[in-house]
Amino acid sequence: MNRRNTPTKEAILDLLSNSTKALSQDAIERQINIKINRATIYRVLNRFCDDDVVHKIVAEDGKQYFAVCKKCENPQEVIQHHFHFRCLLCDTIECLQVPVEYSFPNGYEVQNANCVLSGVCNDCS
Amino acid sequence: MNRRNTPTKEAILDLLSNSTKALSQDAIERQINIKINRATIYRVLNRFCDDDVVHKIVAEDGKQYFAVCKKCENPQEVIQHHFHFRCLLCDTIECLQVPVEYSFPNGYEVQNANCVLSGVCNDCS
DNA sequence: TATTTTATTGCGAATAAGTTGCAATAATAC
DNA sequence: GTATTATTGCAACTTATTCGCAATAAAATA
Ligand SMILES: [Mn+2]
Ligand SMILES: [Mn+2]
Ligand SMILES: [Zn+2]
Ligand SMILES: [Zn+2]
Repeated sequence: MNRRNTPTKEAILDLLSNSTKALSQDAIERQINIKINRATIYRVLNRFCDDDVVHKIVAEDGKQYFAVCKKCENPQEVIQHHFHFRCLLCDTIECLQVPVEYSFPNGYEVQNANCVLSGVCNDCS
Repeated sequence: MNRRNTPTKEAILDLLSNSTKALSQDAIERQINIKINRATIYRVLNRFCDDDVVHKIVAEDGKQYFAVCKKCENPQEVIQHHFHFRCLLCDTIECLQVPVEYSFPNGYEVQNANCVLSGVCNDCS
């Protein structure tokens, strides 16, 4: 399954790259300047996830949000397990450069993390 | 809105109290020994949440899970912000007595947390 | 450049989780 | 016992996401 470059793919990655927030499918469809089918957006996003280009966050609303999340110092490198923040006032979700730390009981093997804190964000406080 | 005691309400709370795992609506419907309507189960669960009797976890699958989560030492008291663990092998979600700790940038006011780590649980490893 | 291969897309339909309106039921207060 | 109204069941609805399939168009090949 070799990947192909398409206008759709580039437009979505462009939008995500220039956004400070994680975006849902409908936010992408609203903000993008070309017409892309709903199913296609999901398929492109899922491919990005498979290729580790973006990562997916599931919020308390049960919806999927997608972000190209990079380290501050080293923008190429993606932080592995970091917190996300959902502002209840401006209704946005952002990646935070705050690592998820925990001391787990033996016998548990942690592979993935989906951590969303919610409240009032920096902009709204 | 005074609350009333009903067989439905008691059966659901009973099931949750005796479960070591967080349960979804369909798991409750499957495991309970009386017939309860889907909408009713959700309404009872949401009332429990409003009354702080149970708490809701949203997992990476976007589904809602409910648990009566208590401290080990002091079973009455509910831990505020703790991690949850989703086992990818046995497909269960459990509350862990592991507090969610973070050092957040100023300006963020954290009110709630929805943190689910996933991997292989103690039973399956 | 022309042809072939197959990844990608759009469309519509399907699935699944959760909610809501409404009338019937039943717990509790009086 | 009667009245009040919280709770329930049912069906319909909403919303998010996925899927099958045929059409399109990148990229590889000749
Ligand atoms: Mn992130
Ligand atoms: Mn819990
Ligand atoms: Zn905000
Ligand atoms: Zn397990």
